[in-house]
Amino acid sequence: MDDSKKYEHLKLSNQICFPLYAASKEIVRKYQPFLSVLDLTYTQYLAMLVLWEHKSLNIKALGKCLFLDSGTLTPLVKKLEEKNLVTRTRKQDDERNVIVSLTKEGEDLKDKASSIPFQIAGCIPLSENDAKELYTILYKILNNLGE
Amino acid sequence: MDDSKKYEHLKLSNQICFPLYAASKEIVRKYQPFLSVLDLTYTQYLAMLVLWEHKSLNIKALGKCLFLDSGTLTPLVKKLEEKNLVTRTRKQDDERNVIVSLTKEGEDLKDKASSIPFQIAGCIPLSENDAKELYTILYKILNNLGE
DNA sequence: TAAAATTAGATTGTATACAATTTAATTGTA
DNA sequence: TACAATTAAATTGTATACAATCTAATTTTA
Repeated sequence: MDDSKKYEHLKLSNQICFPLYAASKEIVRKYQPFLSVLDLTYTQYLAMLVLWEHKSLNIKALGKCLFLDSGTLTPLVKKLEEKNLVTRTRKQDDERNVIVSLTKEGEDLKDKASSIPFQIAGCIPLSENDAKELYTILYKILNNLGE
Repeated sequence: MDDSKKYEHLKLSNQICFPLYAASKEIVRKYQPFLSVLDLTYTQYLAMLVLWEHKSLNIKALGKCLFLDSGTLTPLVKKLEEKNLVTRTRKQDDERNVIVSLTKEGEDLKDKASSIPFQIAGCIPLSENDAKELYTILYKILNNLGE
């Protein structure tokens, strides 16, 4: 194989993973001004999204929803606890489980957050069609990566 | 607006950014076993990709290629220097610039890396068509985010 | 040309991520 | 039922990311 062919695949412009990595990062960055109003980071916001849907679940289940492990979630949930948005309690019949539950304050934050998806949509240059296509492809990847 | 409508957009499954964030993370994780053979992290690998293409450039230009700033790149490039893959020198006629250049060892690593794109392709469940579509949409986003 | 503005990197501080290990609780099993 | 295996979190250590600030060099401009 001559050199130009051999190294063609190492060009940044031929990577599929790089624009995924970069776009993800740049979009997360777009959230910050809106999230700082709620005093949340992006990952904390994701955790709150899950809690607003499920009210209460253990670290393991939260991690499964978010593709994160306890190494990330333990300190993150402790921060949410410090902000009085959640409580952490051990499950009665299985003390290995830490149950994360919304406080009143955490539940109430949902209302203030409800405008964020609309605010963000206005900042991301993405047509309705492309968004749908992107969504479909990304979930295909996520669903099949586990195997 | 009734509650079910008001909060519909806060569901994790209705976020476009979340699968982007999660898929990016999961795919980067897939690289690690291959990259650890080269003693590189994913971000270090990206920096090396740029250097293999351009041989030599300053921190600013490297950051522009990778969507990263000096806060991330300064320590990263210092690590590459410790591994003797690059050198860091101030530009003669403008001492503000730090020029990052490949060493012989850094240049030689390109050969060992040349198989990585193929190895990764085998780990990511993504059809040729979807990959193309994904690539197009992501670069649309990246190119338009700056405005 | 001297001061102001700009620019490139470096630094500081905070918050992820995640592999690997540890701890404690629970479950399976010989 | 003891003991091994498993499980859920927590901990440790390393490496990003990035906002904000700082420093030094260069450019602009009054």
